[in-house]
Amino acid sequence: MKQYNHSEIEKKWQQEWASARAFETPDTVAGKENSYILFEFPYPSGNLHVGHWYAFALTDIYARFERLRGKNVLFPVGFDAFGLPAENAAIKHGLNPRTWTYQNMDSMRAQMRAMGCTFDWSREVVTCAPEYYKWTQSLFLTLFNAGLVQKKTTTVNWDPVDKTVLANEQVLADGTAERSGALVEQKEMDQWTVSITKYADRLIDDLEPLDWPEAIKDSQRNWIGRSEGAKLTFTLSGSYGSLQVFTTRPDTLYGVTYLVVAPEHELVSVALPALANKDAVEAYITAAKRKTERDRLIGEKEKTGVLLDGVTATHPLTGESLPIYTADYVLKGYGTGAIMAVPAHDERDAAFAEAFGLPVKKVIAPRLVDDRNPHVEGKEVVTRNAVIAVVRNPENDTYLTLHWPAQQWHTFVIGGVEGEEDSVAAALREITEETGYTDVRFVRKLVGPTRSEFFAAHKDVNRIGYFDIHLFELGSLEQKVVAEEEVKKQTYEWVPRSALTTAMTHTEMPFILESLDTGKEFFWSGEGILVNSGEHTGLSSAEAKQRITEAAGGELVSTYKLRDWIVSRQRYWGCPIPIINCPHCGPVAVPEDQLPVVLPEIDDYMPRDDGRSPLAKATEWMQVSCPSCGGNAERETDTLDTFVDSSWYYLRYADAKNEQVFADREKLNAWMPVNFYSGGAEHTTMHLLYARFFNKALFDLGLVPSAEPFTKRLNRGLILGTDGNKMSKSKGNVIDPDTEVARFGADTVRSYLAFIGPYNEPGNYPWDPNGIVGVRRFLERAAAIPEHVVVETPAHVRQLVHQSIKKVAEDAARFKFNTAIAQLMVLTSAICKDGIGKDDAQLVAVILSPFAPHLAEELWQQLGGISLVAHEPWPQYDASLLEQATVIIAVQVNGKVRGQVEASKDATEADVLHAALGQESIQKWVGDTDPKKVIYVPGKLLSIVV
RNA sequence: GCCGGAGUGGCGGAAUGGCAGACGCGCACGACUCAAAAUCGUGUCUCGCAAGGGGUGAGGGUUCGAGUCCCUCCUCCGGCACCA
Repeated sequence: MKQYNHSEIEKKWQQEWASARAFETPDTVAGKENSYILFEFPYPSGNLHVGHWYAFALTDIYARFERLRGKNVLFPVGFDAFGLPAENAAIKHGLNPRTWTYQNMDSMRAQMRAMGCTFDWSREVVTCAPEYYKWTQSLFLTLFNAGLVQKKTTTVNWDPVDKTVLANEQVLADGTAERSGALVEQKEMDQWTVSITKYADRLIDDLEPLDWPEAIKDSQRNWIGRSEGAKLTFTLSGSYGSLQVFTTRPDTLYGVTYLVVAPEHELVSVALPALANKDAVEAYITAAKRKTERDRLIGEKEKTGVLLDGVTATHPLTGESLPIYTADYVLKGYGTGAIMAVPAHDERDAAFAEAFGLPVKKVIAPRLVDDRNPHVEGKEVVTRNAVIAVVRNPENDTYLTLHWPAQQWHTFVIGGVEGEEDSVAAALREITEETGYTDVRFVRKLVGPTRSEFFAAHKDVNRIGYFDIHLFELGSLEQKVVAEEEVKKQTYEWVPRSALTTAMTHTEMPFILESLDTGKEFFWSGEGILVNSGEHTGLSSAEAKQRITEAAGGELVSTYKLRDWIVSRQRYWGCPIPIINCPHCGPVAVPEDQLPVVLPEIDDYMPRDDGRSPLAKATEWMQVSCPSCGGNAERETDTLDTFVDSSWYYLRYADAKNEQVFADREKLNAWMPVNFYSGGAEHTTMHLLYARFFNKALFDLGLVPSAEPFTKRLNRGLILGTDGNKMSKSKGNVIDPDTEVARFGADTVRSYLAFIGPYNEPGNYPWDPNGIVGVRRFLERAAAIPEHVVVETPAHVRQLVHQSIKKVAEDAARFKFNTAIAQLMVLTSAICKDGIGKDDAQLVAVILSPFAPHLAEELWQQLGGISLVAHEPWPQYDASLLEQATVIIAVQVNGKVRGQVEASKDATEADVLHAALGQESIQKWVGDTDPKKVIYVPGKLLSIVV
């Protein structure tokens, strides 16, 4: 066999493509649809790793496939070139960050050319180039002028190692910095913030129609964390004015027994001097301040707090006076930083109320509808207070249950509460009436009130019962004689705990069982029907939310977990913020004609402890006159978060060279929105959210054509080391793609990564050194196809060719490159075994080309193809060739496969059945009886039921 | 705790409700070879000599037929989490 010399072939075709400028994309091509395929541009770390290959080369497979399918494909490339590593290298090794970055980009470009990707280098963007960041600054000012950017004093996440501010998204759950791993501190600083929260609703609502994996959408929804509720105002005593709280449950307003404000809440500092327990409150807030985020997480969830002794609130509906506490379980940053506490229906409030001995008032009854005894239409509806008595005999751990023969009910002792009687007294009365037992002691309440709806057959009415459920213990078996009419209605029986199941007639059973198991009264935090709620009693939660909010003079609002995006960074290697701080005029935008504000060269990149960027050392650069008043002023010395740079790079690709505008509107119209965006899961709540926001803001200003930037998104998986761990230098399990390319060739590396697993679901795949050898063997066989050319393609190979044209296209379209390659393997093996005609072999080169582009070009040329295979159209398959004239049909008898028959592909059920019954192996199972039922799936299967 | 996603051979993984395990790796045997590597071929879920039985995290259900649909549960992964 002729040797498959990958290095020769790959070098040859890479040169051919480059000299033909084969993949530079015009903005429009007559008769072709545009398709914009994007991957996350890399940070120029200096070295291409396997993850880059997985990101770029597999996206390239799709780009090539789209091109073959007749699309005009934009597949651009660039570098996200600002950021800390360059600066850290500068500090550590005394290199200039610019030099370091540009050298890295040079070596990475060389590595990337070896991938055989169809990158359009003519549109390359580099975020640290003034030609690019001029427009980053311009767009920043566009948002500034639109009122979406402000300088604000905020509590920020301060990274004491990198000495810079971090966005919330850059802080891990354990309170450490994502990048440096340092424990993040909270600091008050003046920061540039972008009002992403103004777009919170649209960032959630516009997710719906996007062709994104549900998991990404959900993560974003979670992250934005919208919750719908109400803002309610409580009037305060003395001259303190009022206090606004946020609640998702205004329907529980009658259950409020106290209020809580966060330790940082304004009211605490305002009221402090006059408080009777001033010292205690002061001590508490000092302690709370000292707790970092991490302490709060690791620290016990035990509720702490302290009364604000000297100020009270008035309940807006009942006029009751309510105490106010400060406690750190209420967070300053969420809602209004103050809550109304409803200990009867909120777990946290319940824990606090228990710790502080505060009253609990139930206002919601869960609504239980008995499906087995539903309300009967036309019957009277009678509402009653009622009680269920769970009586336990401690002697043998059995429970007293009743059987109602007429209704087929199985219940505990149950009955109505009469007049002024309380529910415990009513229960004791009913126990004696129904069973005769007299020596019974009340233990505790289990459940209640519940609102239960059922048809009371014994009374012939529709009953709405508000039930209390109590636990009793039997003291002795003492009994009175039970009236005869009661005996007729029901009989009683003692049953063990295990016989109490949800199968009993009470709809409350799950609640009762839970309370028996936990030993605690059943706690209801869900919605239901209002009780003890004045004029609103009897309403459903849903209705009450509106009516009570209205009655209390509040308003229905949404709040979000999403915070505004802090974009200033106190570091050197970033895009300078184009603002001049004037002592008279405040922050003033640098005039558009003075952009870009060029990042000055400095000598010392060390970050400063005072929270200012190293740019503050470039005194000459800093000193300017105010564009507004002409007086002395200073440039802003903070730089922009690199996520700002990457929030719009996909727009620049549409028109990368434009010097008049960030991108020409016509070109944006031609390309936006991006048709397919491939990237890493780590960007789900960062880059993807920022970019969506940025694009929406620009859309609202009429600068981009679509409200959403990315139509389809997939998060790719991770390639692990051969040991199944994440590749890392310290583990010594890093696979160097350059080494693999040298040994096996780029086509093999690409195809191996495509074959390793489905690209449309983000799995983690270990690198298998043997696995890549298998793929290499496949390409060696493919390389030998010209040697197997025969005059006429054998029929079964021809069929396989057309099946492959169809299947590879279908699989590639849904990013199942693994099964597409499996099909190509089957096809190639058949060709090597039985030969193929030249014309058909050319088709094979075309469908192979997205995966192994260099080899495919070589084959194409050897097989007499003209021009480049990369520019061929995807072949049409011949549907008539897909199926054979006769097919093998599986025959099932009673659901088990018992044999096969060969039949024409359009044989009728009767034909196939006849053939099947003629076979001994099937006859054996069918016997003499006539089949009860026969199902025929044409061309596939016959199922006989006997 | 809440919200998503996923559980299939020794491994990566295939399967419009229609013969579970395609394709690849690994392994075994064979061919070629003085020999080895490479290559090619055959076999490879499991119990059973066989006929046949069992099998897709566990248990139930729907169906002529379930990896696939429904219910309950378990485990793993991801996101959020004292979020009112």
